[in-house]
Amino acid sequence: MQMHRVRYNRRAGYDETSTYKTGTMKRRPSTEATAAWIRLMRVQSRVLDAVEQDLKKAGFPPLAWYDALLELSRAPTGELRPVELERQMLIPQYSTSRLIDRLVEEGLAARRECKVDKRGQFVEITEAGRELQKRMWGAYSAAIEKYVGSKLSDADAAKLCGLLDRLGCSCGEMAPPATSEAASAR
Amino acid sequence: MQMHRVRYNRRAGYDETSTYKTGTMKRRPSTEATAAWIRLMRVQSRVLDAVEQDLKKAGFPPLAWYDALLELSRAPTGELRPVELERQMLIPQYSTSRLIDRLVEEGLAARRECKVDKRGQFVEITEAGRELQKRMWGAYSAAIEKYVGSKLSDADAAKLCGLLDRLGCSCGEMAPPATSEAASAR
DNA sequence: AATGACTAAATGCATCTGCATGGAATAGTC
DNA sequence: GACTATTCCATGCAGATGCATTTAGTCATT
Repeated sequence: MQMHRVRYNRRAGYDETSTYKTGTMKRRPSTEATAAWIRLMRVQSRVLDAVEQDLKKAGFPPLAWYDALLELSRAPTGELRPVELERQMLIPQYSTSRLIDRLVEEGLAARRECKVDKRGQFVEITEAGRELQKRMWGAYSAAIEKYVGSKLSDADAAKLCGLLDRLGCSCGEMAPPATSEAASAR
Repeated sequence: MQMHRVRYNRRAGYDETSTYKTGTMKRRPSTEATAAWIRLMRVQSRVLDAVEQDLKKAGFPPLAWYDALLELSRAPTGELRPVELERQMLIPQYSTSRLIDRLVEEGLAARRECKVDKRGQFVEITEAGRELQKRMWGAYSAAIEKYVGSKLSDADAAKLCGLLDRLGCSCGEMAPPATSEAASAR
């Protein structure tokens, strides 16, 4: 078990010495766009770091484990094809394969044979897996509240969502407002 | 030289079965905050991936190299203490050390002795380093425009900045609107 | 000037990642 | 049915990362 930290600092540098024949010519990308890019990189990095650190301090495995466990637990039968997990999580194939290895090693999931397609398999979440997912949500949700919820009004959070969605092909579900729901984080 | 991809999928799952004695009790974190968290993780990942891929396809090294080269090139003397680079880039100490190794290996920077503090050293950007930084900015800026600038009006980009800054302790410079400027991306 | 606390930077080690490839089963084509 | 293309998953390998430690130099106190 080990923490992942995604630390990366993006810098964007203008070289203003070229172009500008006329005074009305706009810079591309605009100052605003560049600033937004920078903020997006920096803030995400910081917030993710902070959340991962909190989880880690609470003795939990990386968030990726949570994501996988959640995805599995939400499947009606508690099992998924690796290929589906891969698509849900948007991580590369080999990454999924190894993540499953680790979950299985820790007894959080089990590999099961797939009879209809013998190339494939099913990954089934275990009771221990379900329990870990639930326990992690306690720490995870607290971290989200601490690093995001408490800094933004609901209205502003919604605005942020809207703006971000325009960058990312919206890429996800918007959680239905009822019970036992989940929202995918990338 | 090798690309880094920061792929990570965050999922946040509510377990709605507890709490709610009264109908007025608000969920913490709120649905909006959770959705914002998810978008932040997902969109950043996608946009960063896309930009890194473009750079890679153009035959350039990872963005981290660019960040370091920009930082060095902006230093008045073209040199910086590793510890300063570390602080600017917000990456861990060992990471800085090894990044410098690679830059030096490729002839993009050079280590120089620091006379006033013999523990330390200076890292100086070379001509090749300056040139690479400039050439990378061509591809980099195009990617920012493609994945951010073109998707958002300047006003919306500015709004996004403002909202993100509230999450991240503002963590950065806002580029002065004149020439030869740069904005730090995390 | 000796001690101890602290800072700058490098590095050993285990793990993780990306990439490319591999094998095995299925689907499509003639 | 033989051939090829495609899909599903695993894995070898090289490089990158995180963590802890080491080495070396500085500073403060006495």
